[in-house]
Amino acid sequence: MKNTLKEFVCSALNEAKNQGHLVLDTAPDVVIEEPKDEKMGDFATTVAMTLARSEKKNPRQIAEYLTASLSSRPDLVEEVQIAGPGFINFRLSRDFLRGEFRSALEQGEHFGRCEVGRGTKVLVEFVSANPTGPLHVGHGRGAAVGDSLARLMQWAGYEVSTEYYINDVGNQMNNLGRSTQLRYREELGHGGAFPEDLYQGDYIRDIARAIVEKDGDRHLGADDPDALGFFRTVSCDHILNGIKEDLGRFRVEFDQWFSEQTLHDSGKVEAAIQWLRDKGFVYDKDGATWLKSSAFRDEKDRVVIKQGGEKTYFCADIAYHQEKIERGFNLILDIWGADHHGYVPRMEAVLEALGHGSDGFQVLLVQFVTLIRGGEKVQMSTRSGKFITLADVVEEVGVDATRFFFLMRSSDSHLDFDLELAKKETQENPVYYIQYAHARICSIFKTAESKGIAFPALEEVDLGLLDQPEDFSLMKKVLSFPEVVGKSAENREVHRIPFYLQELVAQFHSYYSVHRVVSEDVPLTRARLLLLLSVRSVIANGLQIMGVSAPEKM
RNA sequence: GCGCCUGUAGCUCAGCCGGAUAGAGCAACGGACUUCUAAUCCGUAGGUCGCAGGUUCGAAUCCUGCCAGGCGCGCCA
Repeated sequence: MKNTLKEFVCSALNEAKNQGHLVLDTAPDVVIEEPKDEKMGDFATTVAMTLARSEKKNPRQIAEYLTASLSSRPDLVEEVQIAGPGFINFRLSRDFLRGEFRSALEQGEHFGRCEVGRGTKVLVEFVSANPTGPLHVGHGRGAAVGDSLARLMQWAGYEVSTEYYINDVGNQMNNLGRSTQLRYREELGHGGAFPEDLYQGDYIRDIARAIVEKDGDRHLGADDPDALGFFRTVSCDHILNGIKEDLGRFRVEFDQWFSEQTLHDSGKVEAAIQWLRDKGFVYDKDGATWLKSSAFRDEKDRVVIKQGGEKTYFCADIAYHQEKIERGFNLILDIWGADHHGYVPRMEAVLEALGHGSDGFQVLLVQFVTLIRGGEKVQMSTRSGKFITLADVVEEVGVDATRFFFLMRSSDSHLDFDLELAKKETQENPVYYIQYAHARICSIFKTAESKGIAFPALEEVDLGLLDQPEDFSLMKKVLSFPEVVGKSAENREVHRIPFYLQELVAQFHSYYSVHRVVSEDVPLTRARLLLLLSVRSVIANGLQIMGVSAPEKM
């Protein structure tokens, strides 16, 4: 709809140019927006003001040049007005609006999908928490954002894959194995000192207990060189299964789980470094091997192989991202906790060195979550093993509210998560406001059915009966959904979806209080049922993008 | 010390590739249920857009400098 209008404005600009009113040496970017107040019109363009400088003319004067041709299509634009400093306001023809609405209905379930991502194959990597303990709340936000962004981008036409990178290599894994081993020995009465730098959480004891139950004291041989490997593997698997379970319950599924270990096993880590060495991006110094990341705006070079030959985490990450490129993704999208932002420049350097520069790689940082209970921040410390897990929160407030709360703020805004608010089933809680609208519409449909008004097919409905201001407002709001999807996806801003839904639903609730849908007037009832059908399906689709359920009854 | 994010109504936040009287939700206050779900609706009140400069016809938005909070600055992951 906006595009139609945009083309219309462009043609008016051309006409003004042909008539010698405008110079237009560069094609202007025509912005179509919605006026603050609906009374001013359905849409507006700022193009006259944008052009003022280059044309060296008064914006209102420029607008004057355009209005004549903008008035030439009453079937499209019913009324054109110049307002304020040089806005051109449009009132669309009611029939045109209804026509757009009709074609939206024809798209049925697909309405809202768009093509802005067409041809882009994207890999969204998110969560990727180390398998050394259960997911905490911060991971939860990353999970919700990543999963919903993936869904959103699919809606916007991107070809999306999702992936969880498992850091199952390195010192932390040894520490994990050792932690379990010590707890295992404790269980069997061979307790000793438990070093502070090992994992303190109770979940380690659970794993140890499980091993005792299954294998008894078979792994007690302390000098057994295989023992640590055993404890490492079992712990990792156990924790990873827990993570998968937690995510599954949180409605987050990954297309692939990618193990760091496999990169080492297949020689891809070696190969990646060799490749970069051949290109001159890797060199040896002080007995270590370095990536020349400073050549790409990183503040200094980074070690990839330490003195002594051990590879850094970064080293494997290089190979991992080369792997991603080889799999043919033209957009590599990593979602990281904000605490990793210092890591961004070196990773950008890697991708650039690998020839997959700025357009092909993007990191989305997700800021921290602060839990609030009783108006107070909930203190957490990983050290003491005292922290609130994602599973705890989901258990306490439910998946819908948890996901909604994680998604309703911009990712680069710190999030205050009020546990008590999220649990409340009152108007203070924004989740229910949206879900309630969905349920309400379902209920209206049931009423219609019970009164013998069969759900109408599009062909047998006269949309011309939708002629009230509220009808048009609602139609316009519904019609803007595909654009919201496209913009949110392009900007990787999932939070626009709940904001949009909130606005849509507010209009619906308001409509509900003004217009009775199911009435004696059957043709009108049918038209309104179709209007609500579109609203309901947009709500359902929006919630589906968020991974929040759309209940039929509340 | 350097870098990134944030600072907008009592609270939580949108708006930030410059544009119309700065918006929403909640909280506060006043109204609306014999009606398709009142988990709703209608209305009122509430703001030096952190501070100070600059660019511009026009700045919450762009630039510079401060201030405050958060997070980073490893041959950790």
